[in-house]
Order: sequence, then C-alpha cells, then structure tokens
Amino acid sequence: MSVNQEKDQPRRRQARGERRIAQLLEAAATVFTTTGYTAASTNAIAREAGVSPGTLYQFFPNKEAIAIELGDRLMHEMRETYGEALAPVDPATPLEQAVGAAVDRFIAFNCEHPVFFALMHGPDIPGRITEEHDALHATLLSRIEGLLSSVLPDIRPADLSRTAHMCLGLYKAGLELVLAHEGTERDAYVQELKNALIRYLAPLVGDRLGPTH
Amino acid sequence: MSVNQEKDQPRRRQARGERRIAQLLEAAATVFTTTGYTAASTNAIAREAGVSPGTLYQFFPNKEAIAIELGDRLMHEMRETYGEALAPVDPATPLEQAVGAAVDRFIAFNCEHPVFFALMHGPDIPGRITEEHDALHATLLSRIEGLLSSVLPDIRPADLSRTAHMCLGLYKAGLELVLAHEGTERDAYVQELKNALIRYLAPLVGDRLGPTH
DNA sequence: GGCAAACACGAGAGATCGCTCGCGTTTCTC
DNA sequence: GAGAAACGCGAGCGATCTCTCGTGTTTGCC
Repeated sequence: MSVNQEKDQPRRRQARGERRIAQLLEAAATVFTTTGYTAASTNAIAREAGVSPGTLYQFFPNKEAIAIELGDRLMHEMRETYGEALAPVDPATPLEQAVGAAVDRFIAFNCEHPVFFALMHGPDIPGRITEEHDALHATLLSRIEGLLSSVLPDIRPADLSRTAHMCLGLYKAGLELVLAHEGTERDAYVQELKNALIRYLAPLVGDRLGPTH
Repeated sequence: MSVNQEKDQPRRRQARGERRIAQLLEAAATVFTTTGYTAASTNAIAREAGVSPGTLYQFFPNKEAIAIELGDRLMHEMRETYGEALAPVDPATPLEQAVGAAVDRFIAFNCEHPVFFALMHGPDIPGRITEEHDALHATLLSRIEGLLSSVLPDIRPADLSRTAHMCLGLYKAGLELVLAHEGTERDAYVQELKNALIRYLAPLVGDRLGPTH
C-alpha cells in the first residue's frame, strides 16, 4: 500500500518527498489520460511534474509502480467514498431510485478521476493493474448479483451472472458516452444510461418494482 | 486502396507477391488481436508469417500501412456483405425483428474477424485508422438515426442523435461480452444484447411496435 | 538462354525509452 | 555546526523496435 518496496527498509520520507510523490502522481494521471499507459514515457511524466527523470526514480522503482500506486489510491478512494453505492437496498425501493443512485455515484467518481477509466480500459496495461481491475470487476459483479438476487430470488445462477455482466457492460458503455460530453448534454446521457438500465431490468423484476409512474 | 504508395509507379506485383501480402495481413491480424497494435512488432508479424523483416517491408512502407490495409479490406468486406443490415426497413416490421436482424449480422461479422474489434477499440491506434474508425462510426450513426427517425418522425434532433449514440454504445458493450464468451453462452449474450436494445427502444416507438408477443 | 524486375534475406543503423549512476544540494538530528 | 540521510539532477547505458541496405534468388518476358 505504501510506495516503498525495498524489503524492510522503510526509507523515511520527508515532507518534501511526499509532496513530490503527489506531484508525480498528478502528472502521471494527466499523461496517462492523454496518451494512455504504454505511450506515456517516464521522462514525459517527470517533465510534466517539472522534475528530472532521476528524481522520479527516487520515489518509484519503475513505470509500472507509478500506475499501481495511482490505481491503489483511486481504488482506495473509490471503496471509501462510494463503496456503499451498491450496498443491499430495501427491497421496497423502486428500481428507478436504486439504479439512479448507484449510477450517479459511479458517474461522479469517474468524472472526477478520468484517469481511472483510462487505466482500467486500456488494452496495454501491465499485469498488476489488470489484476486490480479484475478484482474490482469481480467485486462489482458480485455486488450487482447480490442486489439482483435479492429482488429475483428464483433466478438461475447462470442467468444471474449474465444479467450482472450485462448491467456492468451497459454502465461502461454509458460511462464512455458520458465522459465524451459535457454540460447539459452530459446530464442527458446520464439520464439515458439510467433509462437503458431501468428498461433492461424492469421486465425481470416484474410489475412490483416496474417502471410505471 | 491498393498497397503501392510510391507515386505513379505501380510496382507490378507477381502472383507470389499477392500471396505474401495476404499471408502477411493474416499474420498481422493474429498478432494484432493477441497483443494489440502498439505492442505488436513488425518483426513478430514477419516471424508469424514465416518471412524475414526485409520481406515485410517489400510490401508495406511501414507498420501503420499494414494496419491501414487490413482495416481497408475489413471495412470493404463489411460494407459489401453487411452494408444493408441497417437499410431502411418497412415501418411495419416489428422492432424485435429489425433489431434482431441487425445485431445478428454485425455480431457475425465481428466474430469472424475479431481483429476488427481490436483495431477499432485500441486506445493506441495511429491517426489514419482512427480516421477510418470515425468515418465508420459516423456512417453507422447516421444509418441508425435514419432508422429511428423513420419510426419516430416527431423526435427532436438532439434526442435522435443521443439515442443513436446510446444504441451504438449498447451494441459495443454487448459485442465485447459476446466476444468474451463461446458456444451457447455466447448465444445467450447475443440474446441479452437484443433484449437490452429492444427494451431500451420499445418505450420510444410506443405500442404500435411494442415488445408484446 | 538471357536479361530485368520482383522477391527474399538478415544484419544492423538509427531512434526511443526505461532506468542507473555519480555527484551536488537540502533537510533532519544531535 | 557537523554528519547523515533524503532529495535532486541529467548524461548516458542497455534493451528494444522500426525500418534500410547490400546481396543473392526466383520469375516473367523476348
């Protein structure tokens, strides 16, 4: 979880060092978002941060570690701030509210941290990041499955998994469109994403939580 | 459209050369699909094709040209074989049939040519390919808009565009899931994709073409 | 058969990028 | 204030990748 990696040699950081790390991670975030992970050169990250390549390697053992630390911090913040977005809901909650609240939270997070999308959806990302992404993916899927099964007790496991995958896939598609627009148009796409999810799920949950209003 | 690029010096190809080109493009397709465009090295493509690096450059001026020629041929085949998938339909056609037919055609094409998805969705692809992708994207969007407006004459232009974008986004999300599975599970995802699209569009087209059956 | 052009080879030139190293500067600790 | 450790620099090493070049082989044409 921390930046050091030399075994049991914590390398006490000064305040200046912590500042540099934050600076470098911020620079890496902008470079990763604009050029992607592989195309981003460590020299470019150092330049963006206004330091020399050598200084960068004072704090990170290699390029992958930068992405990993960035991913760790984002993942941590995501779990901390929005971890409850997919908490089990009161079965009496209307489908529209449940979907709307979850979508709003995740969209807000991704709009605040566009690098998250870039790191998680690049086809060129290295092994460790992929592992983290898969872990997050699995977590999200099981959460969604939990929500679905609480509303659909009789669903077959294979259908449950497939429906959860579809929900996540639809969300990702919508997220891409949302991030590609701004202002009121962005808000409109958020609404369309909610519509797509609600309409997709409504027939499954039946009339009880149907989209009538 | 052809491979030569030296100005007005057509470089007459022999039958052997045409065979090599096809061989190299096939090798490039497999390498691109497995490693992505940037990570794919020209030497690896040549090795996959069983020829030397020098031979590769006898037929392609650079790495980008390989991807471009591959994209051109795929694009051509796509327009030729499935260009009518989004042709204007009889307004009396049920929504389910129209969506189902279009999805089936595009899914079949992408399953036959997985490299198409890899080339079009990699974040690392070079300029020319992006242009082609954008052109295809725009074509598909206007086709979808045409279909939608023939069924929804009163829709506002902004809503029309947004709905078309959503349809294409939902399709891409479903395509990714479809390509990630095989056999009967793949078929199930195709059906889910159709469901998602139909349910998304059904409320718009009203009861006339509604999803009842 | 003989000539020119197309095809084929593979070593390596040239460029880029991740990362290191030696040395100088700042900060902490006593 | 002195010593140690953290911080900072930037030239450049080594690895990798795209693309070239000189040379040899095959094919098409008369």
